Amino acid sequence: MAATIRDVARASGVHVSTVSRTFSAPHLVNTETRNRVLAVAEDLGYRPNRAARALTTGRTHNIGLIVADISNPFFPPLIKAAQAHARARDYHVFVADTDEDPQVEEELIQTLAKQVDGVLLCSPRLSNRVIERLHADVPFVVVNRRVKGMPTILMDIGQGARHAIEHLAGLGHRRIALLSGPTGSWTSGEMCAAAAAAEGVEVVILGPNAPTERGGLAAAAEVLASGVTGVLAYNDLVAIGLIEGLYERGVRVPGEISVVGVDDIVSGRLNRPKLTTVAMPTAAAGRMAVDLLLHSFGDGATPTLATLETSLVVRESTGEAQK
Amino acid sequence: MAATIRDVARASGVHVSTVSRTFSAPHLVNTETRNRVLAVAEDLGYRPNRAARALTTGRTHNIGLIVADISNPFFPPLIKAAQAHARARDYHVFVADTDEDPQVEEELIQTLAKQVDGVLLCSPRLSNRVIERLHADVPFVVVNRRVKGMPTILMDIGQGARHAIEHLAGLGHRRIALLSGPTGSWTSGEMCAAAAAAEGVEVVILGPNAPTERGGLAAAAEVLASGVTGVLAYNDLVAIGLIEGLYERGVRVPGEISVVGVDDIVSGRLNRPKLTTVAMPTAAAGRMAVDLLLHSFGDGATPTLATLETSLVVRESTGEAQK
DNA sequence: TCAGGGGCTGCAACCGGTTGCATGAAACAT
DNA sequence: ATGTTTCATGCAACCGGTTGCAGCCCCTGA
Repeated sequence: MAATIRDVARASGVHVSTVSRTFSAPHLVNTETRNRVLAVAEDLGYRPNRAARALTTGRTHNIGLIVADISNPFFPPLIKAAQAHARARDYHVFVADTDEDPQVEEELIQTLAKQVDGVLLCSPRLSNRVIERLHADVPFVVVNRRVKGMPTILMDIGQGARHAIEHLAGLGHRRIALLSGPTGSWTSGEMCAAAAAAEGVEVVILGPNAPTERGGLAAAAEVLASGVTGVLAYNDLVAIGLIEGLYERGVRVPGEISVVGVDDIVSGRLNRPKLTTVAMPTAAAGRMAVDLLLHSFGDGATPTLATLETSLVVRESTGEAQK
Repeated sequence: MAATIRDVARASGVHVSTVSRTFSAPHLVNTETRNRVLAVAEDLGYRPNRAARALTTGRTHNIGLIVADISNPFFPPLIKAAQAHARARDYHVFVADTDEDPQVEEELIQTLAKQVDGVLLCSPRLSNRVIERLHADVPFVVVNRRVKGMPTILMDIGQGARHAIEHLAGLGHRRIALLSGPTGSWTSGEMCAAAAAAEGVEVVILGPNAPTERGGLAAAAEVLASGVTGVLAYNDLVAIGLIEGLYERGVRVPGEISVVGVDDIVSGRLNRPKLTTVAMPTAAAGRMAVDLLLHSFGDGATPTLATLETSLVVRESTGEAQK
């Protein structure tokens, strides 16, 4: 059907190896010959078959990107940044969604393993043990999880959580709830650790909660029952859902309860009240993840750990604690 | 590095072809032999290389899914539905984002062409001419665009737009604005056509607008200047941005201006006022797109056209026209 | 006893490229 | 004129699988 390298060779009167070199090592072929081959190739609509090339070179020039849930607005900026960055380096990024299911995640990695040069694992739900085992099949860069001996990008959510709690404490809140996330989430663990270490305020941990608006909505009753005046939610979606749940129960935010989210997604800026949140450097993380992965192809270099800073963005969903 | 079919053959004392058949045509190999081979394969951690297999069979069992903008919440439900549906049929879906750039879109299709069995083109920005040309390289299913001779899935946005306009007219609005979308968008074209055909109300078309909150925000001034009392926005993001823009200018929704969106994204249900919108059957479209594509592999059957119904969901962003 | 047939396996070519090595011609130095 | 490089190209093996064909063994029926 489509033209192959042999068709081009035949039509331009040279050997296939010359055609091959015309595309993968142009400096090795005579300018005149090269132009002729290129013209014929253009004419026949020939494009090198990347899959076939990968078979011999062992390089697909593809990168896999695995996320827990594409519909969480946290991920798209990371995905887009990674794609743009990779494209500029002649790599392509394929995205797959695990639906928060570790089983699916593992299967996806297996499938991807032979079709990409490396995988970006974003907020994985798998256990470290399984991740280490799968690492034999394909290089990883792990985002938002700490796995021994693997290139890793962390967003410093511990620091972010501390800032958020201090912010609430500064507004006079003495009893705060932390809405934790999914069980397998490293981020959630870090937040809980930060909460446990907080001084001067009492933090109750509620959860685990689904990392979605629905999860936040469902947590509203529990939050009210716990008698807190401030809440730090696992992420912005949970925060937005919670605010809606409180609103339905006639509780005003930030009047009666203050809410802080995490991620700084776009719709947090457009909801009312505008969400106070811990901004995550998602785009930077996406770019850096690609860099780390490509770099790891170069040599058997030491795995790297990059920690990116987070920052608190104060908007309208937090205010003075009620007396 | 990883075990190949030859390693397994050597270790189990059979020819590679027997190993191959053990995996791709088990009924052709003796039960005893098969079990031995399977045991050895398990032992060596062998997994068939899908890329290599694709080289001879011409089937990768992969599907490409191309969208204009992953961060538009319209797409994730479609993507997730397509992925789940495909997985159940032993296919995998790889997603790529074009950043609303036709150039990137074309390049992406070219790259994908040899690595997947077919491509789901969702809301493409390319011209029909280019799409038809690319069709020679790889089978398509097109979603939300009409391309002659290609399997197509349409969501009946024309009908949806008519319902939305009738809804506004029924509330007493006599002058309505349509915020159109990107130039290449078929959906936008259909909406404009429906608007032009509307009777009993006057519809002014404003745009093109970026299909984002930012686009809606930017359109607020123009909407006010146009003197309308009702607006149909290209999608929910635009509607939400517009409402925010109007709010900043002290204009109440739906008090002074009514707004209808399109898509029925989750955050439209959580913003206040809750958005009146035209719901799109995205998940169904994703599943059906996969079905159509897989079906088209079976034979050179006639291309199909499926039109899915839309429905108006009335919430709080629309109300009686002001006298 | 022998022909015929089914079940299982091996052989080897092939998919579409890449690449180390050999070859030949031209260019250069001596 | 001869020896040495350099440049361009061809040859053939290889990547990891699949598959049509042929051969072998064993069973069956006449």
